[in-house]
Amino acid sequence: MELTKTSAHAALAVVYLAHHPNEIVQGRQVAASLSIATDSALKILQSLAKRGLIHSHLGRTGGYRLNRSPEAISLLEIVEAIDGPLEAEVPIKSMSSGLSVACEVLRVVCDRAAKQVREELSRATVADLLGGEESQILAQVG
Amino acid sequence: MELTKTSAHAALAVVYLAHHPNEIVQGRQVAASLSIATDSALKILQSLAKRGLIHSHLGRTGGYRLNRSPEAISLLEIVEAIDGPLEAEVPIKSMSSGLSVACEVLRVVCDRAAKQVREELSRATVADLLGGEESQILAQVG
DNA sequence: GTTCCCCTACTCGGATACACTTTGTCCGAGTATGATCGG
DNA sequence: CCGATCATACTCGGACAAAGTGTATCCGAGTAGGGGAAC
Repeated sequence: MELTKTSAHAALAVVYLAHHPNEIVQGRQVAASLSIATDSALKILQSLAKRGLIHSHLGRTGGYRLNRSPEAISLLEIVEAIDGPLEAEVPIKSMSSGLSVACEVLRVVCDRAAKQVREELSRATVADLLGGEESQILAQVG
Repeated sequence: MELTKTSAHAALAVVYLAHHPNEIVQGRQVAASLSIATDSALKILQSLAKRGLIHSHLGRTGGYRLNRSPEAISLLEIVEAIDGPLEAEVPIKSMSSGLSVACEVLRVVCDRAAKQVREELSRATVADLLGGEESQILAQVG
């Protein structure tokens, strides 16, 4: 499983917003905390806002804030908001008779693997990323 | 889960060899059955041979043949022979204090997802890809 | 008939050129707030 | 004192440039089997 830079930044951006609840945070601040360019952060935040994960405020005192509680935002939603749907891909069009069956099986296996990844990512919420004692993730690591 | 074109072709190449047991098959034939260039097929076959999944014969009557039984070759081995080790990747170097914990959790989650994928891919063998009635994969799809 | 040599057909593997996706940057446009000016 | 207008600071989102990675192709080198010539 590999995230893209952008989706990883998106997750951290959401975490940053979660650290400032009930507060409108400018994109510039998010960019600074992630050490990335303001434009890049804005693009990320826009994508998240379009998906309804965060809320954007226009105008002079504008900015972003979390739209739901951290427990209600899964990592899967964040990643899919940025990288698009996370599904199986077998980049092969058609195949001769003897190998077409193998192609199908290949698809089935990849489909299963993708499903596993989706489940794993949907299990982790922003609350888990916050690092509090209530985290369900690190606790299991020991 | 998404394979690259090359790793998908590699899987099909192994299946093709499995369809011709105890027989030395030229790279050219494999290329033809996959409808790809001979050079591309050779590169794939070389990578597989380097990993010991298939055996290469030099010289005039040279070619390739399976080195093990189809049941003993997992899809994971094929994919990793081509695309390299299949592990978690969180492409972020370091992060400010408040977000470093989130980074760690992110890594843990991705690590788990990667592990799931590896398990899924190691469960499928070339024998499953052959499409015989003994396939453990398609049978479960129903 | 045997031996030696060369030719041929294959694999090997590095190098290179191409294509596509991801990433980063820029800029014009829209929007709401606050200040300023005029009534 | 009140309301309209303007300036400001932010988001929006499309377009573009740069970088990185996956993909395809090329070419010289090495290897082993077969055929032919000489002994």
